[in-house]
Amino acid sequence: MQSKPPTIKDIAKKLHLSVSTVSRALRNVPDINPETKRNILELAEELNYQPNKLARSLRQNQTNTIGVIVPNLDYVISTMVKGIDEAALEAGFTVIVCQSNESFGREVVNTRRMLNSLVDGFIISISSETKSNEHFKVLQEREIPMVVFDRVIPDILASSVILDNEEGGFIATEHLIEQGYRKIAILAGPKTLGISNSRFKGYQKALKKHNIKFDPELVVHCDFNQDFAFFATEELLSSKKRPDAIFTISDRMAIGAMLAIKNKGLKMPEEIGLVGFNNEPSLALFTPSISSVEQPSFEIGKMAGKIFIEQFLNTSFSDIREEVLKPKLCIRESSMRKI
Amino acid sequence: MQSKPPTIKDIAKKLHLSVSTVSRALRNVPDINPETKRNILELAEELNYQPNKLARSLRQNQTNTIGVIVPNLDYVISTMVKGIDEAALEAGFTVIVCQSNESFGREVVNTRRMLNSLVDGFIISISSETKSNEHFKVLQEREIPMVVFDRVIPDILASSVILDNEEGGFIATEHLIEQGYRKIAILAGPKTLGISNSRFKGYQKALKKHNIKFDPELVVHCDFNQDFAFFATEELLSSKKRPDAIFTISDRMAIGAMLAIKNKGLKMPEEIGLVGFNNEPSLALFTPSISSVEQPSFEIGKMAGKIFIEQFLNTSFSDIREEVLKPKLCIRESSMRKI
DNA sequence: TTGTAGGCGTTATCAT
DNA sequence: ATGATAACGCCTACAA
Repeated sequence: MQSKPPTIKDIAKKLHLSVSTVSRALRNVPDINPETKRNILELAEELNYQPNKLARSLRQNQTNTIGVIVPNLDYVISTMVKGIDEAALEAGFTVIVCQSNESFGREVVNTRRMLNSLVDGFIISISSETKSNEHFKVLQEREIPMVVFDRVIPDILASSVILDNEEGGFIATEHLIEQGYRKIAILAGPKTLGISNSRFKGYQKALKKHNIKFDPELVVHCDFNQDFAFFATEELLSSKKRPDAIFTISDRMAIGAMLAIKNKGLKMPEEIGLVGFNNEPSLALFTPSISSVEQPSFEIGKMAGKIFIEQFLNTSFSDIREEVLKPKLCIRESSMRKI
Repeated sequence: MQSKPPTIKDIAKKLHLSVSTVSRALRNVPDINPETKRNILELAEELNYQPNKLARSLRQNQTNTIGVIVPNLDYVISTMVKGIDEAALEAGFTVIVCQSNESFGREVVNTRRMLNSLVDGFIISISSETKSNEHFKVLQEREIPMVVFDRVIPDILASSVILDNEEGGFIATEHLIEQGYRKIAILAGPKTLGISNSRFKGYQKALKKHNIKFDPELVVHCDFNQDFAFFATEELLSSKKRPDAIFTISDRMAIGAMLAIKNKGLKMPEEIGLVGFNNEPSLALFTPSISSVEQPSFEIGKMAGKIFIEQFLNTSFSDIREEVLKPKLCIRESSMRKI
């Protein structure tokens, strides 16, 4: 038989008390008779009482929930979300995750939806389509706490947690150079995204440091996508300036590149080197296994969560923080050429 | 400057109307002067009014949100969740996803948390640890709508959507037999899970149909886990009864098995065949590419979502449905031995 | 230490 | 067609 969940009213009635007393007992406020409190807690336990979060949130104008908006849930991002989750849990917050599926429209809709009193604030990584930040301006006006991570939003006043992408591009490229590769191509991702540009910058920096002249023909901007990478690599390999190594700014692209390389019958790492980015677990399973730049994804997420909580609790004193975490290189067979 | 979001009160005041009139206009109920309505909608638009969901849910005792509880978010399950999402969206529902991380404790906690008026019901796939279903009994008593999918809960009265796992085990095994393999081993997953047993049953059925006698020594029960599968395979390969083919009931296990096979220097598919389960995209990238049983994951999720909505709307007439969807085999190099 | 009463934003019932 | 009012479950001055 259908039984409605118990409320503080029910408890109050059974114990001949007022709802306020019950409310107080349940919330551990002082000023309450220990015995009364014991009785209330016992009955609550017995009835399996659970406070109605809607009512509580409505009253307190606070939901203890963080809205997390991400472009997708690939390996790296879902690890970051786990980090956010952990930080949230420690502070008694819940996390709601929404995927924008890389679509600007869905990003806007999701933000608006969640804003309808469902969340206290946002932790965001933007979609690759997102150029305008109008929908976030609304948040700023209402002083809704917000932290951006991974892919940051240009020109927005908010704390951010990101990877040192330039460093990532740098160490990958320098490693290839140290392994004796000289004509290093880069599959550099969409130009619209900041992470692409930073990794590209790191690539250039490494070349410069080692006095290798930069050749624009070895640069391909393409989508974060295995197929694109495959075709781009095919083209590179059959061009006159055939590279002797490829640095791709994502692992998916690295896989695409590897397929094209195998197709062409080139030996890896002897004839051509390869380094990816993200260090997805499957990379170790390929033959040859693929080197990659690893992000501290979990830590990035956790830090974003912590900063959010911190700023949420200190609404008055909320200075903007910019955390930049360091990547590290994971060297495997695809780039290990003993010289 | 901080500005509180507008409410129907604000609109009512500005237009010198009562809140009830405003509420009606906003909800498209009849009995309202078209012009009044137009005015209200205009102002609402101008103020960027968004109804407060908390208040609405509290009043209506309905949140239009489905709680989805899953053991993890691997490829198959996250595809299923996308299916649920689509069905929910079509019906104006929102989805909240919680991972139990294969932990019984977290499953219980998550269920209780969400139950605190956050969701109208649940769509659930249990964790591998879950044996008791006490925490779901509470839901049943309160007549909270619930649909189970993928991994179902034993002895519970609820609609379910699952794959025909026995059929999956059958077609994988029969395919190997047709390719001339005769000593077919199975890495069969934890015994606690229904899906393990069903796939195992399908395996046995195929052997029987083709008059191959079942050999218990070719059966290994192990965790859904690449490393376990690796070691299990190593053992199988060095035993006297070395199998000439392996059917693993997950792709992760197939990868583990393949690594062990490569380690041993066996040729695939000539000397040993391999078929996995789930058809994760990366399987096509290995050399040799790995055959696998494919589930209609998206469809399973979408159907679970649809059934949920249906039953939620027809609370009176809610008979229990059991949908079983068919798998299909995806044949690749690892099992293609031309005979 | 406990109780009373008002209100969070919305919807629903009953008048007008 | 519109308005007044109570209620959803909870919290919190304020009063007792």
